Amino acid sequence: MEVNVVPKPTESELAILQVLWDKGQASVREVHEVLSEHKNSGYTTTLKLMQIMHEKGIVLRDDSSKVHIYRPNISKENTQQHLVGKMIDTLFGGNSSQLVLQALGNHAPNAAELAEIEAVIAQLKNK
Amino acid sequence: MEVNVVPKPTESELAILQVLWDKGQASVREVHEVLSEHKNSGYTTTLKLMQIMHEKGIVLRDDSSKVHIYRPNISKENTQQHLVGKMIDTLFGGNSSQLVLQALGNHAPNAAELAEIEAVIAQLKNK
DNA sequence: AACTTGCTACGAATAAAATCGTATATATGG
DNA sequence: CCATATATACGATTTTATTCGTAGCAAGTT
Repeated sequence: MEVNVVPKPTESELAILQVLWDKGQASVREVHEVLSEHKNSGYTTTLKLMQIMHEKGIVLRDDSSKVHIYRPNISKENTQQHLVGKMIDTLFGGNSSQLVLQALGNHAPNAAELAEIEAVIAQLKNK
Repeated sequence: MEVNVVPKPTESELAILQVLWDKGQASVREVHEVLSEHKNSGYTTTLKLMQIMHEKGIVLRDDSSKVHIYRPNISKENTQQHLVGKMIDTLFGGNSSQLVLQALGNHAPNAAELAEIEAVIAQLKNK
């Protein structure tokens, strides 16, 4: 019951969401500008994608002026949770610490990040 | 230079790889049997996918007897690393500890897992 | 030998995602 | 008022992934 309430964003949609989460809100052009740094597809492609996302309800749109302004309609945290959970299932056989070990081994965290992680662990141990 | 040496498995291909990683090697039927528990597509679909994976070099095939035997040609660890790395980039802005926090918050690890994680952290601190 | 069963090969249909071209509207500067 | 720049709308195409039907082959059974 209640699977998939949150529409699963595609790869490209995620890239767009990144920008929107970061900026809070943005026009197609602004989003496209950012994406262009790493990807090269045309402006209308970004436009179309954002229109589709709007249809799906993934983003909200203010079209009261000529330049439409979009903002996310799903939270970053929720989406992360969803996708991480899925990855734990499909790639780590449900074992979340395997994922943690992978991530830690991958990119060593700096002192501040380490402290944060330790804090969470301390908290977990208290329960 | 040297991006994408490892072909990125699709969703379905990952499911198949899971089985192969788990069993070490398997026939199409064996794989299909396992997948059928959670998915219901036909036998020939699994067959076709595995044939495609073979073309792509994702799996190796022993076709010396009637029933072909497949085995993975990319390691679980490598693939995990790849995908986790990508997720860190695209979903956590390159900040791996954010992912760690997500994962930990999601599924609380048990005592043994916790110990493992702490060990890794201790190791990281020593450097 | 004919029949059944279980396999691979492979083209083709379907579905989903991404890309783009073109039409058209609107604001703005000359 | 006209030209230009910049938007959106939207159909169509392309690409990628998934699914399946059907043919054919090999081995064992009757």
